[in-house]
Amino acid sequence: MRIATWNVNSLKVRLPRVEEFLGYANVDVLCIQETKLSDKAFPHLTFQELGYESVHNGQGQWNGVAILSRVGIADVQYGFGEGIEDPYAGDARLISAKCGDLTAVSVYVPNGRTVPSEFYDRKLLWFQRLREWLDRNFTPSDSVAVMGDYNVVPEDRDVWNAAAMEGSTHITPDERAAVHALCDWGMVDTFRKIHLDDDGLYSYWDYRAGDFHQHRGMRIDLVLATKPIADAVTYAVVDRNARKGTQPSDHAPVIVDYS
DNA sequence: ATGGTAGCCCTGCTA
Repeated sequence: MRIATWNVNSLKVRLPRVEEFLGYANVDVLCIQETKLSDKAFPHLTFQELGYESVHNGQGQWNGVAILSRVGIADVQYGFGEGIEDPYAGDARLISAKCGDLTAVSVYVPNGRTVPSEFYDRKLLWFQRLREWLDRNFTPSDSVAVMGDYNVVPEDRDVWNAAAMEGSTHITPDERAAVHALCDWGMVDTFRKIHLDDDGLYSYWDYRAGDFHQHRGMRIDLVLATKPIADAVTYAVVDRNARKGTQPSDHAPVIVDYS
């Protein structure tokens, strides 16, 4: 199985690049974030023609998450659902579906804006709710992959200049603890499992100031998976080519294989 | 140098 996640920063603008990606990347499941589309505008037919079923949780102008699969889509959940209060209620930030034997979850974690702020506080709360949602719906022995834009740099080596970002969002101890809490539940950072000793492998580069070409990026797009998946992972890569060329997203796809 | 760019439509806000 080849699974991938990509924050496309507007699927309307990025659709040609996503079609191109599906044409060469040979993915079975693709989780997408920041579609910035309403549900009625989502291009299901375009993906169908490429061999992928798709489901979308959209709100229009902002956010929006989707799952594309060529191994089936069932048991779709939109957001945290009843019984879990969403600190970002109204935002389309989570969708999950059973794709073959895998439960794929596409997440767009709130950015948090600045530290301190009420947005930042609610980001941390959103992470708590995500863990609650996992706990209610799955066990660590299930095959679950939570893929998406976490808006957190797991370690200092996952950002081009940790010192320059000291005290700002994405790298605070509390945000990292929120990711670790998911790992305590049973999730594994599959990309890091493959690239144990590699630093400077990023998935996001700001559009401004030529950050991509200056190698000033962050690894914030993660494929966290339960042990049954993580133990079977054979390969993981960032598709940096997708960050180049005409109208790229500010994120590159992260691809993970497991057998 | 507290900027820069991209994308949305609340042409200001979000990232």
